[in-house]
Amino acid sequence: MSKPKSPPRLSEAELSHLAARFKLLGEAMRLRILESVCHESHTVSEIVEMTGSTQANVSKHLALLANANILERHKEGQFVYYGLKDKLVLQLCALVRTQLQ
Amino acid sequence: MSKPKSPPRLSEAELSHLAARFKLLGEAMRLRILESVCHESHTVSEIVEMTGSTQANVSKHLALLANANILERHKEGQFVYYGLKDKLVLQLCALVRTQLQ
DNA sequence: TTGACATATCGCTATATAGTTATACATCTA
DNA sequence: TAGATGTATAACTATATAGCGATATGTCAA
Repeated sequence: MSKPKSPPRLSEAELSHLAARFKLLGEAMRLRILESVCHESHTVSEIVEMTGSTQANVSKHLALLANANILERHKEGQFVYYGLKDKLVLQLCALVRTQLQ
Repeated sequence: MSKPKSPPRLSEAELSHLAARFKLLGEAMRLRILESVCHESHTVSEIVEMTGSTQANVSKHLALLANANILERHKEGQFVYYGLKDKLVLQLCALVRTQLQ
């Protein structure tokens, strides 16, 4: 009759996926990277400059975020642009921020 | 005139807090614990049984979640009950789950 | 071609922490 | 009291990964 307010029970796999997702957001540098591309796509070197990290480090984080389909990646000549693909993360961040006052 | 749609810029401290929050949700066992208390408070031993982990491990995770004000803790005799304090985490999980299909 | 620049990857170190076992601490009951 | 039960903590191991320097790969321009 009434549909249950909360999902029945999370499977092992669902829990892992969920955790993996949150874990990706659980690094300040990755949040900084997300922030830097939240309005428009940028090249790796632009993101390096915006975040103040090293090229190798940024590149690694970008790969992680892109593999998780949070960022989209497209190449233009010798440049690679990364942009926000999963807009949901913005909502997540906003939600948590209000929580943190 | 128009208020900016997104916050100006996250400070170092805000980023760290945000990341710390997400990091707490980035462990399958902690999500499992949260799931076990999302409807009603339970004692540590109940949670141990529900999650299938060890008492020491559960106790440690409970402490982390309680320190972060995600769980509330109250003692009744020799029992300690943990319950969901920050209901927002349910919304977060729900949001991410829909995202994961 | 060569050199300059952009990006990705490799090998490494340092650090954080999940999980374990054993033990300490707290609270009840007999 | 003493013993049983519930919870927390300490010490430890194993593992994951952030960040680094060096290098490989890819793409342009001269």
